[in-house]
Amino acid sequence: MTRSSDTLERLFDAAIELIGEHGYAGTTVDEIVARAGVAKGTVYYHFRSKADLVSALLEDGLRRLAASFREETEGAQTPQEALRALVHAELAYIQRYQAFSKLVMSEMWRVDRDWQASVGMLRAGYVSVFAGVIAEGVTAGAFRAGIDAQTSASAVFGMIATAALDWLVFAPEKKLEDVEPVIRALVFGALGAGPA
Amino acid sequence: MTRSSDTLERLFDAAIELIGEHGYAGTTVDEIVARAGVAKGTVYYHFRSKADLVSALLEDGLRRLAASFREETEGAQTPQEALRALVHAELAYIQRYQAFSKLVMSEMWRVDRDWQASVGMLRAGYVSVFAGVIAEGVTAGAFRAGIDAQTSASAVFGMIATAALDWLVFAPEKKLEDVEPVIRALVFGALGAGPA
Amino acid sequence: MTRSSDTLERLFDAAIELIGEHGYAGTTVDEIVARAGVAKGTVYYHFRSKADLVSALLEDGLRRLAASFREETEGAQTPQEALRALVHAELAYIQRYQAFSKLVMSEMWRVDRDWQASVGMLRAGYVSVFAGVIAEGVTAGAFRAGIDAQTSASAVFGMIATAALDWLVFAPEKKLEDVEPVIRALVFGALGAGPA
Amino acid sequence: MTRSSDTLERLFDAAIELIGEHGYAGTTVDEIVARAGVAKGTVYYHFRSKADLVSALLEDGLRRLAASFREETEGAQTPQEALRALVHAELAYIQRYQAFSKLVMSEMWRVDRDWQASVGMLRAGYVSVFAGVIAEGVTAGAFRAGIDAQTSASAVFGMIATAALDWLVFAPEKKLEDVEPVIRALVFGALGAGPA
DNA sequence: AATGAATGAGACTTCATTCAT
DNA sequence: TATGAATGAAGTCTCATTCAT
Repeated sequence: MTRSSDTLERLFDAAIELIGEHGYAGTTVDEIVARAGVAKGTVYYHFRSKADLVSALLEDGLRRLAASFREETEGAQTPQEALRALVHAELAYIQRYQAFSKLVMSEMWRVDRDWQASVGMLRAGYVSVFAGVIAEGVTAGAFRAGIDAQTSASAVFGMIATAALDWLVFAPEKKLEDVEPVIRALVFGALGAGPA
Repeated sequence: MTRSSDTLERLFDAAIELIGEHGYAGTTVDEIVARAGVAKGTVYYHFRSKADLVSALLEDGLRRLAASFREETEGAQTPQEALRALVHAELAYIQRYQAFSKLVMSEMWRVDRDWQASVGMLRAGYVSVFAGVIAEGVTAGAFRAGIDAQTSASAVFGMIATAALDWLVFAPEKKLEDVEPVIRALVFGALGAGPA
Repeated sequence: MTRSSDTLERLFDAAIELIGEHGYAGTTVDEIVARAGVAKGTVYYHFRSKADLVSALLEDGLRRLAASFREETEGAQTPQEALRALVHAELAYIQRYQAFSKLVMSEMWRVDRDWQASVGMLRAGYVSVFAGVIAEGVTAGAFRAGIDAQTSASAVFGMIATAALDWLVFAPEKKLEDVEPVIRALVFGALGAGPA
Repeated sequence: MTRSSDTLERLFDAAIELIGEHGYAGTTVDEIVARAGVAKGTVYYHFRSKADLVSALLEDGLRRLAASFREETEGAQTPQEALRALVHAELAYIQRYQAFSKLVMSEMWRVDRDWQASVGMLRAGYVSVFAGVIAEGVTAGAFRAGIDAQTSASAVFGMIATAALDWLVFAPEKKLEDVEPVIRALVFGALGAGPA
């Protein structure tokens, strides 16, 4: 038990990092096990295939993400506060799990993978939280009227993700504190949420 | 000459479509030549390697994109008009070259590819046009003051790309005319450009 | 003791069935333990190796076969009666231990296995009984003169085995009572043993 | 074309010999290509898989066998002559293609292989020729009345094959001329075809 | 007496690339 | 200009075996 959970964790960490960096097809099982410090057969003892490992890993990431979302938005009193918390949660998550985030972005619009369902759930989870907050804000008169919650939600999610990865890849010297206000202003403006 | 350019075009089309769908590493030379209807050796007669083919293809896409941008923004009189034209150009381009766009998005934050330079140029081209329009708009007092043009540009570009691909992949029944106003409103709001 | 012999029996049954069906190399230890309902390590607690398990299993089969032969031929008064009993014994054995019989036939002329000696003994046991009865029958004038007992014995054994497996695999709806007379007539004719 | 047919022939010869000796699962692709003197990838250029190679090889053997049968039985005037020719043809074939024959015998009653259909055809071809000759002989009054042609055919085929392989594996010093009369006498006796 | 997570050599297979035509 | 048979390094996966419990 102890050995097992250790092993799985090491495999997940190694796989996330490498696949986030070089993509699924660009990462070999040899590289994963080398970084995890286990033998090759161990992967196939725990998973049916390389693709199966990635599926499990995506579901694990999903669970972590949901947890982080719940924690950060719990105490919000107004739609603005909730939106602000969401922006922060997404940025913090991408910063913390940068490799995983790259992996998700590069597999997001793929239609031919075994884990398509997993990514679909991941996306639905993300987006529906945003959509809920937006719908609530529109109803409450806090955001601009006439906004389509679904389309806006995926657009805002994408804006934050793109901006965050651009930041981390092309301007890693900047700090979260510098980047967050800029992005928050864009998001609040986009949704007509007033000055951030 | 005629035969050759035919061959190249067929190879490009096949490669763009397949790589857009399955990624670079997930697409084989065999698949490309099968779809293009040419023999395998033909690729290596025209290109030094598979990576070389992709580089050429990216540069071709870049040229097409620049042309489309120039055409669409040429007659703009105000920053708002220019911004509106850019939103339209990006959406139309992604709709027309969906596969190529997926390819770009999934290779965008990769740091280990031979054509990294090409993608970098592509991105710089895209973003700098946006940045220029935004900077001009801020200077002219048309957009919100205090906006960081570089960060905003990449964020806005990402928002449009994400929304567009979500649309094409997950809700392909919608039409450009329905989607464009929603996205335009978000962009204008984000930049404080007044009602779209 | 009780537990152990249970375990061994379960392992034997599982191994015979699977190896009879898919061959030695085509059967994995994982499959054997899964069917036997024991853990993988158990095989290596009881046997030195997979080949060792198969050797033990062959010797077990050999013992069973010898017992069945003894039982069935014990009361024979004439060479004809003995031959008739042998034909029945072989058919009944193959019907009862079909999987084991397939295993024997498919490993019979192999020259590169660890248990070659076991199979050799098995074959020698089988064949020498037949050869003894044939020699006796020739001496007694009951069978055709001038028959080479050794060659005839292996030929007759093979005829019965082939006919039996063809029956069980390709025409399993037939019953032993229908098949036995046909085969017995062929054997008696082959050896000039008069009308069966 | 020239290269290709050479390559395929070399692969076939190597595969037949090795698989006949060590079985399908006991033979590696590495061994096959080493003996054939080609590169590993060549197998997978010509065949989808190792199993596919074996299927092709079995069909090739089938064709050769049918040809040899036709040649040898063509001029027979009586059922006895035809039977005599068949016995000779089978013995000669097994002697010439010993490895292939072992392969067939060890895969004959397997029910889980991709090439099951091919082996089925092979068997049907063999057996139906025997059955035809036997039926004809019974009708003509040349063989014992009341014989079931189908069962007898497979039994006789099996007897010859078993005797032949026993001879080649366990008493290779004997010559075809010594073995053939013994086996022929058994076959003629079995079918009541009079003195061979 | 029995377990099952872990191993690693070696199996099958893929695929970018070469080259004689 | 184009072909396609052939290559071999490198990939994914299998499986008999070990060992701490």
